[in-house]
Amino acid sequence: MGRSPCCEKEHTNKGAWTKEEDERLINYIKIHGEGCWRSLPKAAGLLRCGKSCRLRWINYLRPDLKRGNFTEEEDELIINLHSLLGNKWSLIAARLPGRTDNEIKNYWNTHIKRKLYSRGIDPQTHRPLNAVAAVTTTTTTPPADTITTTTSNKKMKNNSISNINQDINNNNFQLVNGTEDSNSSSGVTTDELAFHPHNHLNLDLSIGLPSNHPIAPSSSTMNPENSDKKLKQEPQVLYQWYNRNNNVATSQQLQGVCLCYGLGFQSNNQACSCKAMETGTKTVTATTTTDNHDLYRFYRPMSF
DNA sequence: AAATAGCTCAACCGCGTACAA
DNA sequence: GTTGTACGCGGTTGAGCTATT
Repeated sequence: MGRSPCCEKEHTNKGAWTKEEDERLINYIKIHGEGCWRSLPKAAGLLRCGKSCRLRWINYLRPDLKRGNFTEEEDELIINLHSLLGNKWSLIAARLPGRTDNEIKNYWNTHIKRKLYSRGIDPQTHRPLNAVAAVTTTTTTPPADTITTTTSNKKMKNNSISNINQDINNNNFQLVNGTEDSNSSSGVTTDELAFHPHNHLNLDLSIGLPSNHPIAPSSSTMNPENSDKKLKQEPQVLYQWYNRNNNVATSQQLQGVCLCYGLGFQSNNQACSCKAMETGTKTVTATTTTDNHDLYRFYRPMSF
């Protein structure tokens, strides 16, 4: 299917934005808010493509942008998130307040890649450079019906719900706030963290369900690229699976599992609007309709 | 001082997806 | 089910800046 151009190219400016264009865009969005980028340029009196306006606003003009150099904490968080998410810059950016996907992408390509190489780590695989070749020739794909788990997931499997809550209460996920993680004083070196990023960030992201498990989501819903909607439609499936596989007593069964904590968020408003942050109860609840609910977004088998 | 190389990052391009008609 | 439209994303480009020769 062919696509029509998003704008009339012959009547649009290209290249760097002028101060006047910036002001027009800012003023327009201040009054009317974001949205309907296609009609915005005309309405705002800009000879720009809507796409271009959106990009300019998101990457440069938005008032909540942090700007300035990345901190060490941000560096490490980006590395850890990239090891889990790959080049999903928008997902990574969503976890760094005030940073844009474009900014992080550029920063990755110009700084972090080099940093990882200097550590002897392959930036794509996050494995030691000298091990990458061997891994690529020896790695075998796990059977589809095998539950793939990270170290932390194995731990999670053996955890009772109270242990999960204990993790939450212990504030083990503070990287995003720029404060030191409780593991940082454990003598773990930066290189070790890079090799085993999940040890540092408690990234309980990969509850990989067997594709043919009777109560697991269908394989089509395992792909976060096109399955957000479907996953939202069957949110209880994961909880059922978790409860069943952990022999959770009925009185303690999970109603939801928020993985936002695994990414370093401490409060609801940092990443998602789920209610899983509530502590002191054995039942972890989650809303099932929020767009940002990472449980569904990251719900896929990982292969680390 | 001039030329060149390397680097950074804002902006562009094309594609995939969601959604409405 | 098909088509058209809008949006968002990731990859790429290139202008401008800085460092080096």
